[in-house]
Amino acid sequence: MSQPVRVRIGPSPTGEPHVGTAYIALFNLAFARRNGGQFVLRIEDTDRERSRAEWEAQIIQGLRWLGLDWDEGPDVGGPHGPYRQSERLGLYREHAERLVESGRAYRCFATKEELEALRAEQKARGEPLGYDRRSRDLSEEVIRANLEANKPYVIRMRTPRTGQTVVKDRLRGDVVFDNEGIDDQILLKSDGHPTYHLANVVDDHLMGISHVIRAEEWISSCPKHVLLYEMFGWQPPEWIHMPLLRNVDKSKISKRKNPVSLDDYRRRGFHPRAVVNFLAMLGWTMPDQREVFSLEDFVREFDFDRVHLGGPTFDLEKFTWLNGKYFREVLSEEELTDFIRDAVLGRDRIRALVPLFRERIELGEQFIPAAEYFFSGAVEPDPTLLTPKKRSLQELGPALDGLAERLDAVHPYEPEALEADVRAYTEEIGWKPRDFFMPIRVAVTGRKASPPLFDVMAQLGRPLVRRRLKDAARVCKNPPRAG
RNA sequence: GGCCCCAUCGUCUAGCGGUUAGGACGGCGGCCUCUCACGCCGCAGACCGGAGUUCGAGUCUCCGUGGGGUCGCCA
Repeated sequence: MSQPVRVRIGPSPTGEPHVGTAYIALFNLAFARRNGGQFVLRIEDTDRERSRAEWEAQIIQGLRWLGLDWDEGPDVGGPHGPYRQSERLGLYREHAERLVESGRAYRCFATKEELEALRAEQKARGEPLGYDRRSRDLSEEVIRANLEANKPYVIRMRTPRTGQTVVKDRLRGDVVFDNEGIDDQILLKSDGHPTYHLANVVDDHLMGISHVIRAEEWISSCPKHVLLYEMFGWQPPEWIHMPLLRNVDKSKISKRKNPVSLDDYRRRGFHPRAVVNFLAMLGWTMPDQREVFSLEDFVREFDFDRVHLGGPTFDLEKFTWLNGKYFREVLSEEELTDFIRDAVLGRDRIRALVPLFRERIELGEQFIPAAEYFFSGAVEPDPTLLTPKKRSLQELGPALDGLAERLDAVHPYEPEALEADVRAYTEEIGWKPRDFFMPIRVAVTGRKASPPLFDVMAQLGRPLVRRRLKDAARVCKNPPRAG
């Protein structure tokens, strides 16, 4: 008799909807559906500094775009709510205290600064990094005194110093860790918020999660989770760690090296069904080797035994081929028509451009040629147009390159913020706005005349602007021979 | 560096002791064709290394090597 299948994903709303999140969501969903179970969306917003409501909304929107629907979540409710960890704070505190009372955890009064100093020292001496358990055995008196003095503290788990902890991973078998190497993990931060480790275990238990399907990066902290289940006296879920998506250089997939936001793909015109199909074939294959298949097919055939553990490189070229395959063979002409209309031309898209071009055109037929660079990927800036008045192309290249990097961090991606940031950057590199802004315009639009630069950039969007700045920087370095 | 995971064409992968090591993307060549695509046909291209187990190892074991993850009051 096995318990009902309940799985979950726990994205943290600290950035744009990530392909990795979609990847893990897809496997959770497939497993749940295949086994008649439930799929839960839980928002893990325990990082007070970085979590934002708008990211949460975007993540939900991104997953919905892909059709990866959940049975319970902050937006749809359910019997195990609330589904936002920031609304469950009391629960975590309660459970942490329970562990303190039973001696399985303890209060630590070391400050962040002390710990940083400790790490620096350990690093200097070439010792292994980690907490030195200085507060593990404080006397009752000291603890009481600190408490009375209102000293801030965290709650740490009292990890056993000997023995081993075994993670029974569905895909790898038993993974054994010496307890000696597991540190006294912080469970409750001094701001009263839980860390991932506590919140996860408490919620997974309370929400009746039967299988934890998550990325491999979690495997090294999994023994802490196993230990927590033991400390609470709970039955742990089954652990399933999926391979990590990789950049072309094999490192963990990252924004720096690969488009990582679902929005990037949506904006570039990937069809959601192709996105799902592509993600499903990273580390997984159909029994008959078929490469083009629907979410329904995937669910029908899903089996963890067909997961390949080597971390797959995210191959944009093959992804693009697959998307083309959807255009020409999978979608009907009706479906493709609607897709192009909505996703590429989109009323909203045109609506956003109208204010920029209203004053610049007089006939409807002029709109497309005027706004052409909003509808093309690359613009191939002419080096002559690109060359700044008082500077050389050699100077411009690195400047544009640096700007591209810099703009990764602008938030929100709106005219005001963009202008502030570009101006600040211009000053930092010692350029005059009048010398720098024109080359940026040419890089981004391919032309010397356009609506106001920052409005244009905001409308083009982060990925496209980044790409065009990079392209232009390349042109500066290697100007094509004239003629 | 400690701990942990992983390892088949450049890339995604099939393979679950006996195969000419198969498919897909990409590359190259050809066919189709008013062009370009698509489509079709073909070519090149891989078992990381070494021991062991076995009649027999890409498949099992061990040791190397390589890659990755993780060592945060981030998740």
